[in-house]
Amino acid sequence: MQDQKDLKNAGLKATLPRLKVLSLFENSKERHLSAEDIYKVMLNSGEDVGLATVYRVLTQFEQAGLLVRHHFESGKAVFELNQGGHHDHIVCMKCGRVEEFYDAEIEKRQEAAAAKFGFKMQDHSLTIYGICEKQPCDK
Amino acid sequence: MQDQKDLKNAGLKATLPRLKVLSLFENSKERHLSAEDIYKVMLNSGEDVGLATVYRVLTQFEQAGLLVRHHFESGKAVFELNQGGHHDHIVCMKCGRVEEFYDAEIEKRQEAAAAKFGFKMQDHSLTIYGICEKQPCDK
DNA sequence: GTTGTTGCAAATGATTTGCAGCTGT
DNA sequence: ACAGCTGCAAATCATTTGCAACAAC
Repeated sequence: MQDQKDLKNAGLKATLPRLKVLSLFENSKERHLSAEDIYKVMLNSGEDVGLATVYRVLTQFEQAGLLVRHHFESGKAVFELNQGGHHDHIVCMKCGRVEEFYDAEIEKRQEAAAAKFGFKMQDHSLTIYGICEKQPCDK
Repeated sequence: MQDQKDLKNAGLKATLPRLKVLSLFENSKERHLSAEDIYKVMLNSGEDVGLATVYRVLTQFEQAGLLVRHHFESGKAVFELNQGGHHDHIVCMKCGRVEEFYDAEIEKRQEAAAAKFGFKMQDHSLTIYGICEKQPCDK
């Protein structure tokens, strides 16, 4: 029900595809999803949805501030629910695993670095790339 | 002459397109160039080169360690000469301007964050996005 | 009943690949 | 000569857009 309100609030009609995408983000254990990810899950759930719609909805949600878009080196954009709390990401270049972290000192210093070059920061997000040592590391 | 050696050293024949691309990076005032950038400059210099060759050469140079590839939010990859010295980047989301910086404390802390999640860092590079306040800010 | 939305197909932009011919060594 | 390169055209991948049919309010 809250989702319906969120959508109206953003000036968007509460349509089936949109509600489904929102609930997917709220219920998936993976916080970071790509358009393709979402499209596949919806198809498997029997929805009759088009990939183009998924892209459109994701972009609208981003503009509405419901989602945040990230471009990790993977080549495909991933989205996560915007739950206010700021954090940064560490991404596995091999399997795509994403972890979140926050370090106040880094925040302060990146702001200082930006200021030094006359840059105004948009969001403070920053991404670290590595290889995760977890067992599977594949997808 | 050194370029010829560098190429041989990497197991690559010293061909015209390759030498031209290398010298472009060495002589351009812009350290960060995309495939398209390089292709256009070469065409304007009267070279008879194909865009596919530029892409191939850039990838080979990256694998040989001569160049480093970055995927900033722009959607197109940019490359820079690998001159050993590690540094990070701050990129303007509006005009694409790229500045370089280095902060030992940030390095230390990103390493710590990575370790906490069992990630082994590849290179330590990290990118900050913002809007530069410089006058033109267009391209 | 409008106006906003959707699915589909075709278009786009960046990058890759197949292939016949050309070029360093 | 021979393997390694190259340009060109066609292919691929992620994403966008045009459009007629359709669903919210």
